[in-house]
Amino acid sequence: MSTTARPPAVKRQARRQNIESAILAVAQERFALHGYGGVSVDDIAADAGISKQSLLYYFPSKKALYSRVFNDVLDSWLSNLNSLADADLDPHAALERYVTQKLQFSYDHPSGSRLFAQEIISQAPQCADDIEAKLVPAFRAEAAVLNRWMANGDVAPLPVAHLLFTLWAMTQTYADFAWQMRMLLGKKALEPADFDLARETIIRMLEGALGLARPATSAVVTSQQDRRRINRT
Amino acid sequence: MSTTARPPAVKRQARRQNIESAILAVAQERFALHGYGGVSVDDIAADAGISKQSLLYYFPSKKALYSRVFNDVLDSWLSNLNSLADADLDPHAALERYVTQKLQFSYDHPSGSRLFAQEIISQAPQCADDIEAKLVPAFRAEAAVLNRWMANGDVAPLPVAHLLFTLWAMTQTYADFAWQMRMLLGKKALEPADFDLARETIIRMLEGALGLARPATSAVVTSQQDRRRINRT
DNA sequence: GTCTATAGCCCGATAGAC
DNA sequence: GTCTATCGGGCTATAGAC
Repeated sequence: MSTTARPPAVKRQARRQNIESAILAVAQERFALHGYGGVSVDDIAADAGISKQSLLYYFPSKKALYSRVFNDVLDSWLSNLNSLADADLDPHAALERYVTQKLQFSYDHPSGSRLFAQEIISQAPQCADDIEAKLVPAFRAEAAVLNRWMANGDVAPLPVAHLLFTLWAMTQTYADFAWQMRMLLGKKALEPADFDLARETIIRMLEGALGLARPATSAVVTSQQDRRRINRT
Repeated sequence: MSTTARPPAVKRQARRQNIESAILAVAQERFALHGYGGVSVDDIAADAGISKQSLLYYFPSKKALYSRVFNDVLDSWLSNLNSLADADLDPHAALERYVTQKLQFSYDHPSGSRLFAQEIISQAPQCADDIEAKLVPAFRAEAAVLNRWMANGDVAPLPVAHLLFTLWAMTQTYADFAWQMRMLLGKKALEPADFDLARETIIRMLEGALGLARPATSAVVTSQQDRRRINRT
């Protein structure tokens, strides 16, 4: 029996995970804003309320921390995003859900999108292999769905890769370029109503380009569903 | 009469401008890739073939160099881009030219687009005032043209700001996310043909969303014009 | 204008006491 | 696990010889 009240193993482990989570959250925000080279371990540790030396006790190095943060973002991105393939949904509904989810991610996790953008712009000096291993299969799966729709005549033929590239650009820009939008709109923050307008605009483009019929009333209904979903967070 | 052959003032000035241009070109590339904090003056100087101390003779500080590079990019961006307003062009032709020019900039000056993206993602810590002063008027002018078209019934009504946001995103992504596209397409570099496909895809979306009639044959003709234009550089 | 030298600071990472 | 102390190195920027 020791004199100091040492917490049981399960409590110590929970405490350790809390600290690690706090570090990871701060690190994601900082790396997303200033890039790998623009952040110091000191900055992250101070924001997380610990010392630089303590941070380097939980994570062996700055690079390891960055790599962990980036892969966490990539995994949460890919797992929260249902693919276009869904037997129960027609192309219009599937694309509507896809756009909604992508915009939702930009609203809920802007720093995740920005971190990814920074890494891609920098030509992925650190995580190229992780990105390739995880993104190529997702890309192939989504492209296959679009190709099938086009072969069936469900949607108009278009270059599938470029459809996806432009679609990703339109949805992720609401996280990556939010500062510019706030400035041009004269707002302090993007609101759920802005994401509704973004969604309507993007859906309109897809409907027009793919020759999809615009459902008579569903647009308004799903718009309200999205507003609820975005407000929930 | 001095013993050392001192070049005349005009020659010295030309030499100075050559060195400054070389520094600016290298600095733009480096800052665009790694962000302000990810680059050292040493790196830039070495790439430009001079010493760090010489670089700081031509530019007073790293911040001043960055600010100069960024404003050069912003100016060349805005001056090379004809606005949507052109009395001789109908909405369809004006938008087609606009998209073509934006994609052309992404092809010709990818590092300019990436530098801008990095600054916006970082919430513009250095050049916020410059961006606001130069971008707000350009945004207002383009929005005014779209609003006029919509008031006249020339194009379908859509949220003008979001139309521009998504349009910028779709065109700039071909510079900013080129690394990802190369990976997913299995190519070593994006080629003019890829930009042709991008252009067709984006134009289709605009035609559909804005209810613009698709000219019978002009699509193929302008596509070949663009291919020539892109190959020219 | 370019060189060597260096000031003054911040960085990531480690060592060892407690 | 957190602390103080510190190493070795890179950074921006300046000083002064030539």
